[in-house]
Amino acid sequence: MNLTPLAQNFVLHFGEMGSRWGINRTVGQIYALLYVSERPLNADEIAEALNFSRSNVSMGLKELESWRLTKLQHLPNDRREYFSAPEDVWAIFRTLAEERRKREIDPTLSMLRDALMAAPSNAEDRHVQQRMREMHDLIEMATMWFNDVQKLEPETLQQLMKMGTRVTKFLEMKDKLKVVAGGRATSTRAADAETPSTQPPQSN
Amino acid sequence: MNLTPLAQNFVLHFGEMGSRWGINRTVGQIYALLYVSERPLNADEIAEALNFSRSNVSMGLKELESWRLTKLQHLPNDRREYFSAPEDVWAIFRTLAEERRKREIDPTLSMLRDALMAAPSNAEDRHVQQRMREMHDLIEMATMWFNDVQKLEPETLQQLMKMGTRVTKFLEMKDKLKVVAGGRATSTRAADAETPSTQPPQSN
DNA sequence: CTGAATTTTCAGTAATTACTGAAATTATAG
DNA sequence: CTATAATTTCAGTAATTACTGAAAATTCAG
Repeated sequence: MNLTPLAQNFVLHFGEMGSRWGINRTVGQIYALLYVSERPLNADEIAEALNFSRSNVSMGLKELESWRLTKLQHLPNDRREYFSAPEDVWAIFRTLAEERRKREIDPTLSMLRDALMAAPSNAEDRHVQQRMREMHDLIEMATMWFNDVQKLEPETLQQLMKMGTRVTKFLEMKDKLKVVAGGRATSTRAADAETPSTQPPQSN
Repeated sequence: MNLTPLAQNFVLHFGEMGSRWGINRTVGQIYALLYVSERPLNADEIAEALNFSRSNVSMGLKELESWRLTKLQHLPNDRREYFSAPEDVWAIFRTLAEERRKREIDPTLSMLRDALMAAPSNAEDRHVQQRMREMHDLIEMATMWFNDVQKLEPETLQQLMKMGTRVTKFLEMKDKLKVVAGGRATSTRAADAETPSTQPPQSN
């Protein structure tokens, strides 16, 4: 297992990039290797290709598994485990986003929600809560939107993205239709989103 | 400068979260403090509130500045510099996304582009390039979309997000209109996006 | 200019995170 | 079962990153 310069370069880049995220170099490189590999690889092959210790590879794979970014399979007449990356880049993208949301967004959202439940005991806290609420509402909206979008077929999503901001044209159109039709157009989700859940009792 | 438990909690949470990203604990806490603070703070106040050394605060502020997440101002009859976070959460969100794109996406995109320019020298590299191309195309599309969306007014964006996947209804509608109108509906950006720039000469 | 106030830099050190090799555990072929 | 192959764990160590205090540099009022 030695990599071509092309693959080598890709793998090294991902290692560097990985460390800009929370992910460490090792994990980034392992993932990149699996991603470009034509066939599933076993841990020893990975260790050899990347010059890592066998145990390091084991840990890296475990980490990738926790991100749901690897597939595990067995080959006939071979006891070893073989790893590969999902082929569909859209699926990878989605998994990554989901997992990041779970780890980075959800805890923050729940912390904010909790903090907003309590009545502020003074003017200072009132302002702190105000700021927290602004952040909470934005994150919550983005999260809900993301949830929706996640359900779309990659093709639909792709189509939407390629349209770019042109969708706003349809928004305007919608508004006109609403007027014409006397407000009977399909309602947006705006109403649902405006729950008062983050509006605590004001203590003044 | 001592924080209320509410603010304290927020600041600590952000410190933890920061370290899940590339950002370190110190920087996360400083930002959180500025974010909830009612008034701009100088470096000494920050150092005292968070129990960091003055020099650590100086470095943290420099880091935040490089992310364009702080505003700097002066108070009358005071030589010290006062820092604050922008008030508009949408603007913050956008700046953050922009900056992350610049640091994490753009380098990857350009590495991929370069790698896809060269003619593959064998079957293995052909496959590697195929995978790289898939990744490149997805990232490029997402980036272009993001660029577009970034130009929208926060209100429009908010409206779009609240609609969630309902916009797809309009997509379908558009397709029908197209058929009815004999293909004279506004074109999407699909054509522009399908540049052959990442299709290198095949060497076989 | 001068000197005090303020900010930045940086070498040294502390703390954290990454990595290894050896040993323990688990899985499976015979 | 038993023996061996494969994987995981983990204590120790290496490497990296974060933080501090002291000194240098910068800013600015007088």
